[in-house]
Amino acid sequence: MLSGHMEHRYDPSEIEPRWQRVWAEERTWQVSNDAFDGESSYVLEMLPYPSGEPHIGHLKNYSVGDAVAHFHRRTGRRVLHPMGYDAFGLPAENHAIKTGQHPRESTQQSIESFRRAFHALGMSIDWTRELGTHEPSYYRWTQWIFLQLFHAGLAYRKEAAVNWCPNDATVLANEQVVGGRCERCGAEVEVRQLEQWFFRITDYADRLLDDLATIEWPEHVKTMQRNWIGRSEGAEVVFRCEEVGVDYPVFTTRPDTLFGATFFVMAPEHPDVERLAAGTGQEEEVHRYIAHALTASKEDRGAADKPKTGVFLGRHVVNPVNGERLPMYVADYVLLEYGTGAIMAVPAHDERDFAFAQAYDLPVRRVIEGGDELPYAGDGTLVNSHPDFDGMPNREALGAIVDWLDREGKGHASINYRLRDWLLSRQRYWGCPIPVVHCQQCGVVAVPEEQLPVVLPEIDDYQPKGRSPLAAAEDWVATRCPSCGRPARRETDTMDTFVDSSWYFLRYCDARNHQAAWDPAVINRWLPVDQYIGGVEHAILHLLYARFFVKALKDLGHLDADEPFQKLFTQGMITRDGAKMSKSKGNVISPMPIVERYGADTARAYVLFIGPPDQDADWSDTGVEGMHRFLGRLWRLAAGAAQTLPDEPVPASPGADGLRVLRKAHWAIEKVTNDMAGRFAFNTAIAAVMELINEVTTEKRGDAEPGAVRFALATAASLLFPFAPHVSTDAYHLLTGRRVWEEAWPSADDRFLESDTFELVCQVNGKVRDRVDAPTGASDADLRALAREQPNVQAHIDGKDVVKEIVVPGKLVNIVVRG
RNA sequence: GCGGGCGUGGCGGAACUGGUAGACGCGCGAGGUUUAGGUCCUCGUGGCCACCUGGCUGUGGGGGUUCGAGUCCCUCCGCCCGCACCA
Repeated sequence: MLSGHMEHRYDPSEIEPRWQRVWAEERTWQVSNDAFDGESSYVLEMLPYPSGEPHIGHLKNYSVGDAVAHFHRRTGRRVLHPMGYDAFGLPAENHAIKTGQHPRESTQQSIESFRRAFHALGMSIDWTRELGTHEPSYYRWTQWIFLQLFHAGLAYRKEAAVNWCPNDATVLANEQVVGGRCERCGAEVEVRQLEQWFFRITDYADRLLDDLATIEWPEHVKTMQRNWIGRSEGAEVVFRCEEVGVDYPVFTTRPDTLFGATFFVMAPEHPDVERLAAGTGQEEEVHRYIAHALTASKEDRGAADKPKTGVFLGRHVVNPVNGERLPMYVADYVLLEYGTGAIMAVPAHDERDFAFAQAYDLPVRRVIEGGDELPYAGDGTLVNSHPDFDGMPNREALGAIVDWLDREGKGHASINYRLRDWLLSRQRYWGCPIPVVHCQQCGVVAVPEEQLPVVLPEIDDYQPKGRSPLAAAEDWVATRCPSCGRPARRETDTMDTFVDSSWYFLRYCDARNHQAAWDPAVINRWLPVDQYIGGVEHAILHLLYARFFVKALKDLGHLDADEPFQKLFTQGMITRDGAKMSKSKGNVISPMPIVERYGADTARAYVLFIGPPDQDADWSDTGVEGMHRFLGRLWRLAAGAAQTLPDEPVPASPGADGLRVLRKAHWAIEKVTNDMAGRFAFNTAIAAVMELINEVTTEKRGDAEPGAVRFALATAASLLFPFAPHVSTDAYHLLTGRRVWEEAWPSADDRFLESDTFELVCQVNGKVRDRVDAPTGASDADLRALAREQPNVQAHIDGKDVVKEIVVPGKLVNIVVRG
């Protein structure tokens, strides 16, 4: 017997640090930026936001990434696999407000616990590229990128109605407002008119949309981005208010329904509304309505099923297609942000306009046939429109009407986007300073590049006051204009942290470059990221912003890539009893105690084994123990075999029954390789290694060849290495004296995958009645005859007419009988 | 409302182009090792019936295509996620 119970004990607390030391001392995972003949690969997990301790989602994210990195290395690629920290942001600042501890301190503590975790988990990271986005050596280049965009007109300042969180006392990007509330603190968001900094991401709307076709991302993520960009094709049509002599263009996707317009509606925020009502006798009522509409929260106003309200403005516009006078209304179902902030209302063919018309007793005119009742939004033939268009299918009429508008100068084809420019300024302390100066003479002046970084000053009071806490650092704020030299004041807003994380993957490529953000030759060697891995929660924000940055930087000549992330993998959440883990529920599982108790390998392999990594999975304490048992079994078998089995050559041919374990080993190689290369099926890959180990256990009781058993165990260790690197390394080393990470990924020998016989499934009328070993090369006729011979098959066809026989070579025979 | 995804044992989940449903693991049951517990090892484990070879049934419900359906088609039900008055 070669198993030992007591003599070989699996001790991860000894094995794991021992190999981690080797990897650290030999800088095993460090990778050079030099030109390289072979294939390179950039494997990247979303960098952690260092707030508190790592949680179970981090364990899963980085276990997936490390498995991919290892697999890429062992299949012959040079792999860039770096790590860093997204360290600026509100949680650290809020913590500072509460405790008085400097955000840098609490952030640093958290970074250290993340770094300790990555080391304890044995992640194969190139530590020479480590970065924190809060370090001046990093944000110097964040500021540099800002200036590149500023000089190119892609970063600009404007006064706008912006989202304001009263609790965090800062503005928010549209993307950070969820259901009318601040995504961080949950406070109801207000609308304020403020002068803010924006990135002109809308210039890139079409490319951000079109290039989705070139990247290999999950379809649902692409769909979310498409919806977010929200491209609509239609027309801009000019309605003139002759009473005041002003043209009001509207955007519509349905110019085919222009003849059905019966009124006109403007958003309450529209700057002209009060002016229009002035002198009409409606001004009082309009004023009250607007005041009410503007104080209502976004959420209250946003509900689609809310009853429609509005007020007559006392004015009219002329419908350009037929000269009709349409009454103008102000109503809060029209949004200022979308289109022109005004709409033509076609109640017969739009649900919202219909509801409004019903509420205010406005006329409804059908101009498209179809549907049982109004409103009807479908296709049909034009009626009640104009002799030139009546009788036309509406799709056709749509083009014809736009052409007509264009010729008459009353409108033109137009495209509208839901996407807004990215509001990047924040009135908070713990962020990257915006590198500009405000000068009375020269206006907004960029800080010269050689003066970067503009270092975040030290302050005592982090309390938000509606202006940036930086304004309190008077010595810092007071400066000289780089252009005219006169006294000037620094910009006191800081950047949204999403700016920091929109380019960190670029800095990794050349992280220690002090002369530039990166060397273009180096960055082009690595980009785009081959495999990006992270949570779906970043499907819109981070991923869209990063794509915008890369496209803009390409246009400015700083790099060649069109897209940052060629492949994206979004991992599912780990739940506890089906519920999301959260501190408030007290059901949080922390990865580090698991690592301390069972070892890093158990923790890593378990989160990959629990289910398909892109799906949510439920945590099970006993499941972890199962993984620990399996790794222990593997290690003990390897240690036992290394000690007691002679190191004989591996049998070179499949042989007979005694070599089933050898065939199983090659089967496992094939299975694991396919699971890794084709998709991220780590759960079934690990299951295949378990099957192989089970086969070794079974085989051991027979008279297996020692060489075959050793080979099977070494193969199991080799295949398991990406998921449980320490125990695999140790087992492989015990068996072979070699280092598994230096070994090429195994490849299956076809001769061992084939077999002389297979199990023939014998069906009668589609039901399995027997199974029998059949020779692999047997003819269809032979298989049919063999199936018919089986006693239980006979019992079911006896006395009946055989209608048909279906043979699936190598698989089954189905005999169809009647009677 | 629009868009995306999902539904398989007590549980997590397997099943490539239609071809042995339930791999692998957890849990559970029986046995062995052990002074005992734990560890470790062996066997069993969808349900119902027969319990010896076997039979029936079973992948959310109903219907269809097929020699054969978890897989394809229609229909209904349920759950999850994203967006939501976007003109």
